[in-house]
Amino acid sequence: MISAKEEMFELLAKGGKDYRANVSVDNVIFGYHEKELKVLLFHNIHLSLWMLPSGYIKKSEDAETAAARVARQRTGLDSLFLQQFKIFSDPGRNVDPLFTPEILGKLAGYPIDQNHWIFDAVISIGFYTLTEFSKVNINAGYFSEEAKWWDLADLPRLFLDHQLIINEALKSLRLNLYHYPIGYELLPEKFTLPEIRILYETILGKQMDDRNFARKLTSLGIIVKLDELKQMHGHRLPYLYKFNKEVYQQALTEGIFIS
Amino acid sequence: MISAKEEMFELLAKGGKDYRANVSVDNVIFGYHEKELKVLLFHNIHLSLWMLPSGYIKKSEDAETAAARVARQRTGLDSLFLQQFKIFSDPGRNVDPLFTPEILGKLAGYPIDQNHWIFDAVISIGFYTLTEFSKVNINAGYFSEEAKWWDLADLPRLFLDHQLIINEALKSLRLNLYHYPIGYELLPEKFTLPEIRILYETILGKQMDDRNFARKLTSLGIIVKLDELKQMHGHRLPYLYKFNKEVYQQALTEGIFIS
DNA sequence: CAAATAGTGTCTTTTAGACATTATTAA
DNA sequence: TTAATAATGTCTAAAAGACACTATTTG
Repeated sequence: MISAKEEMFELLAKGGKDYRANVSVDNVIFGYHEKELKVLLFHNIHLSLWMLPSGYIKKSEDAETAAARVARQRTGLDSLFLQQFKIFSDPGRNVDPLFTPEILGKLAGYPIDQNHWIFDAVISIGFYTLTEFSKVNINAGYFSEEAKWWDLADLPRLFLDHQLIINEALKSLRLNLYHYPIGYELLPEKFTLPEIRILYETILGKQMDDRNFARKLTSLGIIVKLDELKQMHGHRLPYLYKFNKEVYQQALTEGIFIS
Repeated sequence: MISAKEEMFELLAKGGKDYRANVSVDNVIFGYHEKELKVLLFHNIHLSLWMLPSGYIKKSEDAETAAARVARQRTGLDSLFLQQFKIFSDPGRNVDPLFTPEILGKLAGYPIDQNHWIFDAVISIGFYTLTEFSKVNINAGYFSEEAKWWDLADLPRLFLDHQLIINEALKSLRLNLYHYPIGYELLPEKFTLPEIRILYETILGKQMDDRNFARKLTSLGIIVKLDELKQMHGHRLPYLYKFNKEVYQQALTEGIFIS
């Protein structure tokens, strides 16, 4: 595996040869941890902007592979389930007063011409994924020396149209939540009903009826009650549940309906 | 509006300058007419292959605009509702033994080098639409001197991965049928229950219960019964219905559920 | 009256949605 | 016993799904 720095150098120098011109991938990496939903952003010190982990697509790989490669380089995670949700092709989308040949040249260490293909109109293929905070080992890389999980309600000024991309990714995530099960990668193997309900509530940004919610998931067979209580303090102990992996997998393929 | 021939010439000559490299749009145009669902293909005489109406994307336009432009040039229709359904980015997807510099050179009228960007890995953005046969005025254009509506079950050998693209488009069309109303552009202003039911049955490739189907559409308010019979011969005359445009539009935006 | 096709209603089962009380634990 | 939080059940309304007979037209 080459480093992000090596890759960036290679890209700028001979991008037109090994990478697909005019196309990129943008990853929106959502992170869930203890009742909070955040998004992973990287700070580009040259541009003084926060941005999504993005990258170009090699001519020898498909878009999914490129998105996975970029995600792996930045987070160290190999197993992220990246979902392609939308493409962004507005002709003006890669114009930003802080994204200029001068700035990029400084960053690369040698002059970059304004006709460099990196300033061409670029179609971006948007991917999102959802993971557990604590699993992620942030690898900030060359462009950025800082990375941070940001609260969705409190984002900084972002590069290009990355704010729009995050908004659209969140819409897709929420929509998908109603049609596909979630939680396998986000919860411990054994979890309680309140834990999984709060996961849903956090992502959807709204409260759900605890009785109806439990009834839905158990009647679908996606979760199974264990004969075991979670040890806590100060109140009644909640039962532990686990996923029924077969039903869960089938629901991922065939879809479900949660209202 | 420039012709397809002029556009193609322009594309080959200076594509790298005005068009986005490594990206194209492929339109799957489904046509419905009297209980039949077909797809519109064009025959490329140079390549001796049938293909989808495809094109490149100008740097000054977005993907939707490019798809609409290509569709308009080939069909004369301005009002097609093109739906972006999937991208195709397999690195080997544009390799075809019948798509070579020699053949393309003949087609262009001057030599095309094998390093021409048109042979680069190309990501295709797939769009589909559904229209009425009889509304379409086929404009075969430069590459193709024949165009034809093909039965989905009986397609010829297709260019590149266009067969796969059609398969995926059909999947999306069918899935969408369960969540969005259809028929406004496909049926006459006044239509009968059997007509709209058969439209659904044709696209889905399966029979539906007539009573439950009628109940669903009327209870949603999408169609409204008129106090008028369709004049036919030899059997009981069916009532005419019309769409409730407000409800229909709202259902397009917010989605419905038809099982 | 026969052939063709359209129209229509009912019953059952499942699901959604609203809603409040009891149970358990630690301090 | 209090504070905190979890567990649980019932009723109603709506929707899905299965199913068969009657009505109208033409020849």
